[in-house]
Amino acid sequence: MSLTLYNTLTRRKEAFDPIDPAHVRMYVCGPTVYDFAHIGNARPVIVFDLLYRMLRHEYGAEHVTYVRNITDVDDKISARAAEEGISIRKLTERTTAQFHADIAALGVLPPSHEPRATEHIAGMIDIISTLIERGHAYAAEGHVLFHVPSMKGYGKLSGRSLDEMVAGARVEVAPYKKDAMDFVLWKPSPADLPGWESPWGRGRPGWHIECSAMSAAHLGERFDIHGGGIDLIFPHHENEIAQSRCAFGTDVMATVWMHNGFLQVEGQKMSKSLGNFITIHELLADWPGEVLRLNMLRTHYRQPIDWTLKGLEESAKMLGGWFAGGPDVAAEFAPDVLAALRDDLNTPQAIAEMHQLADARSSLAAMGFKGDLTDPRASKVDRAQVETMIGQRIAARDARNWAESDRIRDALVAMGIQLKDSKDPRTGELVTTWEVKR
RNA sequence: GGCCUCGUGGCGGAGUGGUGACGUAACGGACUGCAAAUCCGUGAACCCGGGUUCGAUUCCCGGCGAGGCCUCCA
Repeated sequence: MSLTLYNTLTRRKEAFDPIDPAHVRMYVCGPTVYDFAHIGNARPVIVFDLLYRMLRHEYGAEHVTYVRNITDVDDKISARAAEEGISIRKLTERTTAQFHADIAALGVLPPSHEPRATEHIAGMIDIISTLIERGHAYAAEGHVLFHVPSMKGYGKLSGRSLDEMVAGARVEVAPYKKDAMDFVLWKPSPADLPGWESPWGRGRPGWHIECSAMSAAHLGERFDIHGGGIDLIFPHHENEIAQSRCAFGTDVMATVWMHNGFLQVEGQKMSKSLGNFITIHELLADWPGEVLRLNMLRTHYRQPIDWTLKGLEESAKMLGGWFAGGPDVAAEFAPDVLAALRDDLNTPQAIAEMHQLADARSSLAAMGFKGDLTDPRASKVDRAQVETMIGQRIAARDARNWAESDRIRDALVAMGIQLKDSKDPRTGELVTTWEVKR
């Protein structure tokens, strides 16, 4: 049985055929660390984590290398650090730590390598130098620019021609550019911005070059899968391809290009101005991380996803039902679940298959669900008081004092606590549990 | 304006050229002092108009609607 993946480059589903089955290599664009990651940032992290788990299953854990970078040099980072009056390093370290804590709660495995852009400046400078030597780039006014017309086939990934792009361009063209489409590889840094010495003076890298350098350093000049959000197709991934292929003289950078769809919140585009900007951190105050993970995987990764409260409630209920019998002990993909995932990571189908399993718990661990469904809001509840009140209610019930029993239950509801009665199947004794009401 | 996705029951969401998964919600029943939880069961959908076909939700064309990209946003 083979794994099929949709390839943005060919706009088709294709059988996955690694360059070296003994070493499957995947690169995913990671976060720019200047602020809390939002729930949209979590989508590629979760989706490609599941793909990573699948690949480890198919090819063996030791035969898969997964690289997800951290972008720690960027103008947004510089601006934010200045705003807060802290050093760039302090900001990036704090944000990176927060990112790691957030995604760990989502059941995401650490990648094989997590390179930082600032550790790869020398590699970037090498690539830029090569591009200049080969006539694909030029220095102008302290900048180095990639000359887009020098590359045949530019635009293949995003499916657009140069003519179209020039016609549709709505930005002013910097005067030092030879062609309107040329993009920055290196730009000069004034004293107050981070900078590195280079053949073109003190400066900092452009946006796209870091991924070309980091993927080559850890995965080689050609590798199997490159992933990220759909918004990165153009210009980011298009330009990565241009840089890497022209510098390394290769026909292909990555064989398969995968892009996850966008996320909306309650039917609207997520934006700070609309006030519906949600961070992973905020969501984790209200929901177990695994609920967020399931909610993300209920929609196929290429479809747009509408992130809603209702959806979270459904996901929480589903997960609670699956784990009612305890944690997953199988730690393997059930065959039907695996078959669904092999079809371009069809997670909605996989989840439907999981509902059909005799023991619904099998496959959960393999999919990244451990069964830690602790409600984060419960930590704010005075447990001793709740337990005392439950004891008083049971006493009232034993005395058939329904008025008092209901009074206590209502009082708990007013506190946001929902009681659930059940009977011990063996002794017939009443067992009362509680949860925080949604 | 150019290019590209998508439109399935109340909601989420697979799939298919020939009696339309699954989840959740709703409704009915069991259980319960009454609820909640749990268990059992039921009904409910393929945007519109053409075309191809014996037959289309599925293929083609057009329309309408939603979303994305068009230089630094996953």
